[in-house]
Amino acid sequence: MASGAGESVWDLPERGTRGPSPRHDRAAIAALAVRIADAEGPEAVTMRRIARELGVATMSLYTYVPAKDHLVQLMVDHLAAEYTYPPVPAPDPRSAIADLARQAHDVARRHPWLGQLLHRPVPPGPGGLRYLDYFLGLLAGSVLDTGAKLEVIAIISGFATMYGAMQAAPASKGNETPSPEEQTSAQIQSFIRAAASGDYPNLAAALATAGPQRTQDDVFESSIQRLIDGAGLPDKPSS
Amino acid sequence: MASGAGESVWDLPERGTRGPSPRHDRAAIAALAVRIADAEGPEAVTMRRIARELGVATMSLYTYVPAKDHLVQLMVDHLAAEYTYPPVPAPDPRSAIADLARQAHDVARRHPWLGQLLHRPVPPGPGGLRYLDYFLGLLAGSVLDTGAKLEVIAIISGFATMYGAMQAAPASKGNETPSPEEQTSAQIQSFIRAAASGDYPNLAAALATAGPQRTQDDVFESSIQRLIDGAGLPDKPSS
DNA sequence: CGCTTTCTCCGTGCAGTGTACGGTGTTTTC
DNA sequence: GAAAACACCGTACACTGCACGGAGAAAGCG
Repeated sequence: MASGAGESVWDLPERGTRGPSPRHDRAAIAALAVRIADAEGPEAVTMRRIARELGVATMSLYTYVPAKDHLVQLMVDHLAAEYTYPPVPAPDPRSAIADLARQAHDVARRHPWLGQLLHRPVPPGPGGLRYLDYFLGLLAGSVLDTGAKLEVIAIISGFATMYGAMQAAPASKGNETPSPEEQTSAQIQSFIRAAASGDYPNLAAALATAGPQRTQDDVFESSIQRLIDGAGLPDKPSS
Repeated sequence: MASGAGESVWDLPERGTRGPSPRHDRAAIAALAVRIADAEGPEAVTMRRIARELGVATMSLYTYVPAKDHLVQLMVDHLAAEYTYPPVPAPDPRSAIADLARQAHDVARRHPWLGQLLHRPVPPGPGGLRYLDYFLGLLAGSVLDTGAKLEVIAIISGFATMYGAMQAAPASKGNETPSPEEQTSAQIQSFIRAAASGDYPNLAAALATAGPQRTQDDVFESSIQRLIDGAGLPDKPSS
């Protein structure tokens, strides 16, 4: 029974008023964790590592963050703070949404580990709520009810994030970065081998007529556009 | 330098021809791992656990699977074997694609941990290649070049999987399943608390007019339809 | 046949993880 | 000044994936 709270960092007070003043704060810890994840991948983000880099003992970290899961929440919300929001009301909600999606896409590419932390739903902090609020503002003129709006937001944001994470796949172990080209090449090699088995005629045919490489950004752009067009926004002022 | 292979389980022979015959096989191991993940979440899938359940010592597992990463590949491909493919040629490629997307959606909901394993690109095994080949067959009549086809497949499959994983979020630690309703309720509670702070006017407005809960499946259906419509398939035989 | 190679199988041990627990010293409130 | 609440931290535990080396069984070869 009990709470239901305690699940989210944002439900816990940053600090009490009694004891000595803490030497660090959550924002700095989140920023540090993000920096480490960017540089060496998410598996380098360990409690010991962060504590060391912070200049405190491992267990001292637990005075700021009761569990690693909460640290993850801090990191995710730290990324949400990277968005820049044009002043409202937006002249064209459609293009404002597209811009937001592009930002999500960029964030996911700058921080490829984001996708790996988003499996379990992360309780939104101030940054996430700000994002959500802004997005809801863009959807204010639509005919959708609240539930549908939230779903549209989830879909577009999720798609943009996922797509960015896909493009920035590697950042593997820390040592031996296989380079995107090598990786793609290896993938293609295995495709060719599979096609040679004769079990996959369509694959073989597709590989035989391999045309020019597509720009992934174009695909992203048109997909986002399509998702937006179906979101039930008021008619574009095209006339 | 060296290989480039060795990365994928499917590049390694299932077994040699020399020694005693193995007491198990990859398929059974994959099935067992999937069963455990379904029942207790992906973090219950450990080498020790699988070995124990298989009746062998921990290290014996490494004769079947050189590393845990490869076990993951086996699990993912095991899921790919759950698809059923209607006979080709399909009378209506569009609806066949939609059906495929629905299947992906269902698979992701039946196995909520799938999303967590798909971050790092997983080399496709027989099941994945079969899926890819069938999908390419459905796209055979389109004007897209090979690269574009592969991207369409990635987008639609990825979206369907992601959406399903999102819907089936929990399966948390193994103990204390919080129940989807409690979880949603807690989420909403925190939204309400945030809205009360006054910093998120649009959120507050949206919550005030909370309409009837939407059927998420409807949203999925229309989104998929929209993604398909933009895929550049030949004209539907509507006339 | 025996010899060698190549298997399957496995016990021990290691480095690394998150974190429970208990203790010490500092700051605030009564 | 006493007491409560807090920041800080050393030690220890349960758990993970896996390296290493050894024992015994099957297949190939002379």
